[in-house]
Amino acid sequence: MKLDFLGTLERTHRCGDLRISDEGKTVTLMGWVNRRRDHGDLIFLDLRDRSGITQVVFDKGLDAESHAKAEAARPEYVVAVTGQVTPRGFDEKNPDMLTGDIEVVAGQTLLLNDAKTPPFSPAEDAIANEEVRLKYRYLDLRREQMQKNFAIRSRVAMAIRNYLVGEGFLEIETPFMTRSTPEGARDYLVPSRVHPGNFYALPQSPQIFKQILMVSGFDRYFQVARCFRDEDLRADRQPEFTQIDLEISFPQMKTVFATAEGFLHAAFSAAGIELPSEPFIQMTYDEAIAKYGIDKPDMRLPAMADLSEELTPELRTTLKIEQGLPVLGFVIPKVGELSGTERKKLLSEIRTIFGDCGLDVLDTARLRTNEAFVPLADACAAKISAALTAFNGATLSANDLAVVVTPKLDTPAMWNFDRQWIWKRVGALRLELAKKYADKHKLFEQTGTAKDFKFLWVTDFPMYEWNEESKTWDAAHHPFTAPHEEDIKSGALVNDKGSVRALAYDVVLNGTELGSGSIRIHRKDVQAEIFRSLGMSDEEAKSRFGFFLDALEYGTPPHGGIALGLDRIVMILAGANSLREVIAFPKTAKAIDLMVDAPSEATAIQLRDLHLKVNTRS
RNA sequence: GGGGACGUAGCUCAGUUGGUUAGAGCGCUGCCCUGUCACGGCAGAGGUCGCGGGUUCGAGCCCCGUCGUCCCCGCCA
Repeated sequence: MKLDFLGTLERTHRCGDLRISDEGKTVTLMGWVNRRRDHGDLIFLDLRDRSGITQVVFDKGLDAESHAKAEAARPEYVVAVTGQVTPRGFDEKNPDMLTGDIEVVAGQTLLLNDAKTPPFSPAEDAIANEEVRLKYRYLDLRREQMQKNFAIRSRVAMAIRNYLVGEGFLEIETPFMTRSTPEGARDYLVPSRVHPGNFYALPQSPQIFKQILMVSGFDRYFQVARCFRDEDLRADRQPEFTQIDLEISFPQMKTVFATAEGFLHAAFSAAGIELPSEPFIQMTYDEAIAKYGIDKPDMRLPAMADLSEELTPELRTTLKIEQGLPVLGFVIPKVGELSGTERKKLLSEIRTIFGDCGLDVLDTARLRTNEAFVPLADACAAKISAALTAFNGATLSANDLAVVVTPKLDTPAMWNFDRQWIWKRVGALRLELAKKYADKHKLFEQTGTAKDFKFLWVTDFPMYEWNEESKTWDAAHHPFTAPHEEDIKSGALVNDKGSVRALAYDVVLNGTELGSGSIRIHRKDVQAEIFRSLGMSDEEAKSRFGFFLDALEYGTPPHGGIALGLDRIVMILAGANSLREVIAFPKTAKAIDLMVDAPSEATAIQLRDLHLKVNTRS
C-alpha cells in the first residue's frame, strides 16, 4: 500500500483527550499504531501519541477505503484518522483506558508513514534488555513509562526555574569550553585548533564562574547546568549530568538551606508530592558518622547504637571482648521471621564479607520475641535490646533483625584501628543488610506520599582529608570552601588540620546525596592561606587560579551556594533505579552512546588540524 | 584497575550427566473471522547458541582467552 501525503490536514485532538463529553464531534487524530486487532471486515487500531491511546474502529461496510488502510497498517505505522467520536456500547467499554468510553469511527484515513517491525514493541510492558533499548533509544522513549519520566523531568525543571526566578534569582549561562576547575574529577578535554597543544576543559561544575558572578554583583544566580566528569559510572552516575546550580551573595547557611528546600518543595509538588512545611532536619558530619556510619544517612532506617558502655567488664570477659573495644549494634526493620538456620547462615555470610577487615559479628537476634543472641548471656541481650530501643526511640517489632558487631584485635587490619573506620564499616554492613532484605520484605515500599522521602542536611564536613598516597592534606570539598571562623582564629588551619570544620553541607534524601554546597571564601588573604595550607605554593596558586585571585581583590561579597543533581531528583520522583531512565540519551557503564556509537575515531585530517597524534598502544 | 551476574530465534527465556534434527511464549508472514481491547483460529518462516581457541569420537553445556551489557569496590570533594 502506498503512503499518503499529509496535505493540509491538521490534528484536532490528541489521542488521550477524548471523553464521552466529546460525543458526536468530528475529530482528526494522528499517531502511532499501538496495536491492531483484525476481525476481517472489522478492524480496531489503537492510536497512540504521548497523551494516551484511542481506539479507532474501521468497518468495511461503512468505509471500505479506510478499512483497506487499516488492513495495511502495522504496529508503529504513523496514521492520521478523521472520524466521529462515538460512545461505545455497554459491553464494549474499556474501564482500563481513560478514553475507554468512546471510540472514533474512522472516516478518511491516511497512512503517513510505515515502520519496520521494531526489535521490541513500545506497546509492551515487558522491557527488552538495556543494550537493545539504548541502541533503539527512539523506540524505547516511545514507551509510556519513559514518556512519563520525561514529562516529570520537564515539569520539575520548570517548577524549579519558576521558584528561583520568583525568589529573585537570575538564570545566567556559563561556558562549556573553559579551563579545568578544581573539582577533583578527571576532565573531559577539547583540543584547540588555533593553539597547538592547548586544551579547553568541559566544566565539572560552573564553580568558579558562579563565584565570579557574585563578584560581578549578580547577587542571586542560578543555572540548570550541564556538568562533565570523566570518571567510572554507576547506576546514579553519568559522565554528563545536570545540576541545579545556584549562588547567593550575603547569605547565612540557613539562607541557602531555605532556598534549596523551597525549590525542592516546588519540584516535588510538580511531581504530585506535597512535602511537609517543616524545615529539613540537620545533623553534623560527626553525628552522621556516629549514628549511621556514613555521611549520607538513610533516615528510613534506625540509627546504629554504640553499646560499648552497656557491656560491663564481667560481660566482656564472658564474651571474650577486650576491654575498651567498641561494640556497635543496629536493627534492620521488617526483615521478617528468620529461622535459627537462616540466622546462622546469615551470620556466616556476614562473617565472610567482614572476614578480612577485622570486624566480627557477635550475633544476630530477634529482640522482641526475646530470641536472644545465642552465645550472649541473657542479661547482655536484654541490655543491648534496651540500648537499641532507647537509642532509636522506636518500638522494636518481632520482624526486626538486630546485629551486634565488634572489632577483632587478632586481625592485622585492626592493629592500628581507627574508630571512624570501624563506624563506617558497620554503617556499610547496615546498608548492605537493609538492601538484602529491602525487596523481599518491602522495606522501602513507596506509598506515593511525602512519607517516602526522608530529607536531611549534613553540616560541618571536615575541611581537610588526609591523602595516604601523597601524604598530604587535600581539600575535602573544594579549595574555595570557607572554614568555620573559629577554626581560623584558633590556628587549627596550621596546627590541627584534621579538626577544621568547613562551612560545607550536603542535602541527603533516602541515603542519596542530592546536592552539596558551601559558604565560600571571599577574602583574598584567607584564600591564600587555604591554598598554602593545602601545600600549594603562591606561584602554583597564581598559575592555576590567578584570574580568580585577581577577582577576589576587587570587592568580593560574602557568598555561598549549592548545586543539586536534577537527574537524581527526577530519578527518585520517577521511582527509577538508574539515571538512564531519566536521561534521554544516556551512556553505558563504559561511557559509550550505543545509538550514535560515540565516542568514535577522528579522521587523520581532524587530528592534523588539532595537532594531535594518537598512541593507540597505551 | 578489581570483583560479581548475564550473553541461545526480532524480544523474553528453557535447554537434564557432554549424545539423534536446539525448544517455548510473544512478535513476524499468509489465510479465515463484524465488537475486540494482551482479540481469536489455522498454517508457516525464523538460529554464526556473543566471538576465538582448546579438551573430546562428539560441545549450547567442560577449559582458556576475548568482546559486550548490567551491578558493586576503587575512583567521582
